[in-house]
Amino acid sequence: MPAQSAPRTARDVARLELTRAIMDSARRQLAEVGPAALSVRAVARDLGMVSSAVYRYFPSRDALLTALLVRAYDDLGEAVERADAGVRDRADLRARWRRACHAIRGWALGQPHEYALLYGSPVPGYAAPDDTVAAAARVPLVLLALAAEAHERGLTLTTAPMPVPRKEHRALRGIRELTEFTIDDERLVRCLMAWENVFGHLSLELFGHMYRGVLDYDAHFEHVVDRLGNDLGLP
Amino acid sequence: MPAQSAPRTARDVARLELTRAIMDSARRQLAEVGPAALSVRAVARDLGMVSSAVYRYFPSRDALLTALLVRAYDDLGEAVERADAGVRDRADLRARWRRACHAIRGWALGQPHEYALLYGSPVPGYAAPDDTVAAAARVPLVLLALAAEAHERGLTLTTAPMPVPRKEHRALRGIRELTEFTIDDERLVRCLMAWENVFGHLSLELFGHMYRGVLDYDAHFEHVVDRLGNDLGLP
DNA sequence: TGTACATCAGTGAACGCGCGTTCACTGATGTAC
DNA sequence: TGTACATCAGTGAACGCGCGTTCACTGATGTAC
Repeated sequence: MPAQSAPRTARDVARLELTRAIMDSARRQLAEVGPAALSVRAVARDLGMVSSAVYRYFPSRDALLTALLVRAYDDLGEAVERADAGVRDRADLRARWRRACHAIRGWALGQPHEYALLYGSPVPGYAAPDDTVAAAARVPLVLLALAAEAHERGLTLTTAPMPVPRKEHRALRGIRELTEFTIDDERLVRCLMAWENVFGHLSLELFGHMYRGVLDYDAHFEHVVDRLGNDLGLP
Repeated sequence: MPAQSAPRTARDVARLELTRAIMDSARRQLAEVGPAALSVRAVARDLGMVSSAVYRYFPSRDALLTALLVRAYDDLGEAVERADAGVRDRADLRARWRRACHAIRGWALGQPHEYALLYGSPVPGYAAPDDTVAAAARVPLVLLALAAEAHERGLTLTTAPMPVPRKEHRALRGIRELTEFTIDDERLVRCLMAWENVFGHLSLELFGHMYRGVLDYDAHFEHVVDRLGNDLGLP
């Protein structure tokens, strides 16, 4: 796992550069053959080095996969955070919501194989270590923050709330404990459903299930995001 | 591709049986190693036969994969259709909706690897032939039929409709052309979103993204289905 | 009902390929005095 | 500033493994007369 701080010597610089080159090549390979077939030897071939040399940088194939996973989560998380942060008027929750959602989709369309790595089938025989959870949480946190901010600003929902059963209330305690947000159950549930809807849309779209049914994915996604924004009571 | 009609001779019976045995073994293997690593040799080993013998039944590994895919789609489709059909009172659209949705999830939890095969990442280097589309359409058709029936019965939506932009209207023509349903845009969009939400929930749940956030998946799914039923205006 | 021929399931060996990982090695780069 | 030693990147061979697919073959099952 590459995690040095300040590259001092020429060796360190070279190491950092090659580590990046390996990950870039692995990413490219991922796009062609999928994560299950990601091969240390192919990466080495691609870089013109001998396969055993890669082991100076990553102790195993799985470690390389983990690094790719974390990097992809961080890439996506950063893209979404920046999209949100790019809206000047912080009170314009609707714009922030729209930008965030479109950033998710933009990233997914830009690197569909990395999207599949993160949100598609788990790689068999590979268990993601805890290193990944912080990076994975970034996107949901952005969406949640928007819903919580709507709550804190005292905005009213435009559609009638529906009672949240006790069981569901208890189920949501996980989110409450993992985050610091102040938010009512109604909004929390709607936010969760919006999250599910957005990623459901993306998975169905990218994995080919909307083919021939929905003829304009851009238009449909945009409309869906608008409806979800309404539902969340964002002005 | 096994598709004989009436097994007459002992040979035919044996062939049918072995074809099934091969697919069963392949299914089991799928659950362990994932679709990308599905291996003809391993299947043969499992059945105590020589690897080349499998080629008497399936012309290639991809053909075997396709057969598994179609069978899984049909399995799921049948489960959902039966759940819907099991509701005596056909006018009880809410019950039918609930049953159908829970049938989807029940099937997915029962064979998570087949769910991943259908709705997870596409298998790299494998293109699903057209054989699969009819089978794949069965679930969406059940959900659509419910929304269309609500429309035909003249049921009113309890939440205010939102204008459907022209672009989105045109995007939806694909669905209208593929199906025979009479349904308004508003309901169609809501139904699509419900479909996205249900499969988004399942993918996020089964692929581990709700871990530690939502503490009771059953309760959450149930609540989500109820809300979606409300949204669709099912009585 | 019996025989001759055709069909087909399953065998076993082979082709050519790729994989992850280990290990003793060489030579270049970095460090301490 | 120069030297001696330690660190580490990259090499090349090897281990042991599994894969999809082809092919000539054998023996059993099915069919037509």
